[in-house]
Amino acid sequence: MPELPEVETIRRDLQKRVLNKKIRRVNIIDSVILRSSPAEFKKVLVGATIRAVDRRGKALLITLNNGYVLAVQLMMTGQLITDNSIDRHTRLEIVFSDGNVLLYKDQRRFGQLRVVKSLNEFKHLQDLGPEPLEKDFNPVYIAAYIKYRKRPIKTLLLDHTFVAGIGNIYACEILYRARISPLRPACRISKSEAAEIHEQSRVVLKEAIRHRGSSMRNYRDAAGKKGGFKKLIQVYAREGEACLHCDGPVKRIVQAGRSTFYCPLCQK
DNA sequence: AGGTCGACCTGGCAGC
DNA sequence: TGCTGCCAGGTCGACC
Repeated sequence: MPELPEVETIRRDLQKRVLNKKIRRVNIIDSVILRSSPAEFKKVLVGATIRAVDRRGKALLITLNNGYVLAVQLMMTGQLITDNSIDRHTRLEIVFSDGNVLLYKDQRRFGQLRVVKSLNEFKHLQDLGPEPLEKDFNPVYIAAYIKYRKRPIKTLLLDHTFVAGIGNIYACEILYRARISPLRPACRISKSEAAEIHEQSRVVLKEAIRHRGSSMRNYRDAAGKKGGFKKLIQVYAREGEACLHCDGPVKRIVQAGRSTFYCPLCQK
């Protein structure tokens, strides 16, 4: 489900809604989503106060006053909703001492929640590359990384060891706006094109955050509302429709088992 | 080191 | 109406 802009939107919402709240009760409805034992999970959360809500890549990191961190990966269909709209997809209910509620919903149950004493225990984080909107993701880094790599640039953008947080929608959008074919071997991308990938990554992700994320299918912000970026998507899921630049048909191909949408005429 | 694939799951939708 | 097959925003591990 959510990529960086969606997770960042949820993070900002949660910061407004649950910061400094004390957890009174935890109701584990479906323990499949837990990567800590239910007993430890409850023991760590109940009585703790939320001190910070951070994000790394697509992972939410909720720091507690007891030193533990609640790490949440929403995967494809996870949602964190700050109301009490419990339904059949609700897997976890957190009740605060002021009576407010935070729900974890997940249609497909791919999401993962864990409590860790140190972020080193969360291996996923150790493997992550730079944040795409931070300084260490820059044209020099990109050019050096891709220099000897033959894999298609699209699959590289999806590789979180190269850059964190970019998923299938935004990888397609970035390459479309940079006018670079998703099939191009990374090592055949020039320095100026690497700079363009960097620039368009910033443009697309910032724009998406400004519009509170995309609304494909299941994405909801913490208030349960859809994002507004969908109408700004230029190429994703537009197979057969006219390219906004040349009017030619948008093509769908499969790379590494994932759909890629692009314009074969505009993207070289 | 790259790559592909299947697994993890549920549900919406198109086509017959 | 109901069946089948395909598709879906992520990540990991097995395998070549």
